[in-house]
Amino acid sequence: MLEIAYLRAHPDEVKARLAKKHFPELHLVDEILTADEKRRQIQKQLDNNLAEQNKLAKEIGELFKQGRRQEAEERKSATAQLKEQSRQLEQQLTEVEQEQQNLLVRLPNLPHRLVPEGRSAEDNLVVKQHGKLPELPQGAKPHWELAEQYGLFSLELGVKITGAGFPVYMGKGARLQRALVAFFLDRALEAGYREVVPPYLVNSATAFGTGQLPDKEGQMYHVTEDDFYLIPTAEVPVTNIVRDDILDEKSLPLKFVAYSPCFRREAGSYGKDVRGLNRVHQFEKVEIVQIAHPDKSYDTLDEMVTHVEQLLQALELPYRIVRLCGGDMSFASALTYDFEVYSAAQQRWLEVSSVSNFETFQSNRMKTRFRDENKKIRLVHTLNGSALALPRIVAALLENHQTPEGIRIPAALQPYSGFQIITGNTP
RNA sequence: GGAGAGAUGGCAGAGUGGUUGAUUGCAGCUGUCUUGAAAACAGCCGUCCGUGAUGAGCGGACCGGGGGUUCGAAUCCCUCUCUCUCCGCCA
Repeated sequence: MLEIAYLRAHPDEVKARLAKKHFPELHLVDEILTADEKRRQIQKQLDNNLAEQNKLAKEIGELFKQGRRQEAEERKSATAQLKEQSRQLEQQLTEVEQEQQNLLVRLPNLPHRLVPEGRSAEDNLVVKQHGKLPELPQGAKPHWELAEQYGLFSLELGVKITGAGFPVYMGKGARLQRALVAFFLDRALEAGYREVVPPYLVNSATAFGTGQLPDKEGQMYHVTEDDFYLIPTAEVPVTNIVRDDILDEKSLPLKFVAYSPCFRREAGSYGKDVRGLNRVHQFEKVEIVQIAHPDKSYDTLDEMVTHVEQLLQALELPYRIVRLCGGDMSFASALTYDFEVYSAAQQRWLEVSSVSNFETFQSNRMKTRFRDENKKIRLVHTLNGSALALPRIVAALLENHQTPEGIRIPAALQPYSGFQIITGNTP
């Protein structure tokens, strides 16, 4: 949520920057400011009324104390009209506040100046490419065929148990999941992150805090009986750890890492692009989250990008880093770097991580602030990134490291997996 | 699931209708003292909104959330949420 004070002071700039994001409803900005103007006017009147009422109430108390009942009773009747007026003003205020809030939460975050112009994924800027694209032998298979050959996971079984998009991992496929999670967590711990095991169901206030609600509830599974949502990412519960907090400046940055399963309804497309593990409803992810000082959050973003890079290097996967253009960025983000791993057998880039700075967009919703050296209260910046999301990493790992003898496990991962190769004849 | 108790400022803990945004203690900040620190003493010490210059000051709101009674509510009533204790069930 954008800060109303900023909107008030820089309406044209806000519109220009929203346009870069290809936000189609620029008229909302003026509507918000109109509502804001109205709100302040009503607030002023109401405050004056209440002040008058307070004054009268005090006087009446005094008069009663002095035993001047007659005069007290006279004042009582004088408040009736004021009260009725205040009641109406209060109602108006609530309405206009609600209206302003409803409009305000529809505005996406403003893009950072580094964000490239552009409408779609094709306009994203590749800022770095690392590693040689592998040349696979003839007959190289996509991961879903490899999975079948080596018995690593089954989507059919998932359909039986739950439905489409709920893979069942087994044998070395399951152990590989566990190895990756442990590996990612350990690397994050080494980088100074504090490990968190969050709830996987969240309430609506939490989902609002990080920007999932309203509007994007379609992405989440909703447990209606209790009004809880299954988390689409650990970002949601972990970032909300600091909701409603005023933090000590010295405690920044707060660094959290959490493993969690993630649940996404994703009513997206079907077909070739979503085969195998490319898009599923339930998957594993290790997420890093930082609560940063606003003056330093872009250094933090770079640090997180480097962290993710090191993971991909350790897994010996060719990757590129892409800076998302205005039209391709998420609602809440100010600047996002996507990590894509090249999947040789599918001959395409797979998004395996997304690292973003949300600046004050989430903290303004969550009311997460800190007291700076001048005792002034300011909103923090929040950041997060996948480090990493498993399914596509597994896909890339299987495809890029396949050999005639089996699937080679990268050296860095072997202490966690307990095996060096996946072959057809081991459980 | 059943029964009871409770929710007050960073923490502890008063306050049951009238200058109470709220006694007090601890923590924190500033000053005096000290070579420095501690101790002692004095002062300050919530958030949000409105209005000012993002200052001071002034006005308003907030004692878990929402609603009600009243000239006036932290204090009374209703309701929701949460916490604790006991019982039941249970990984």
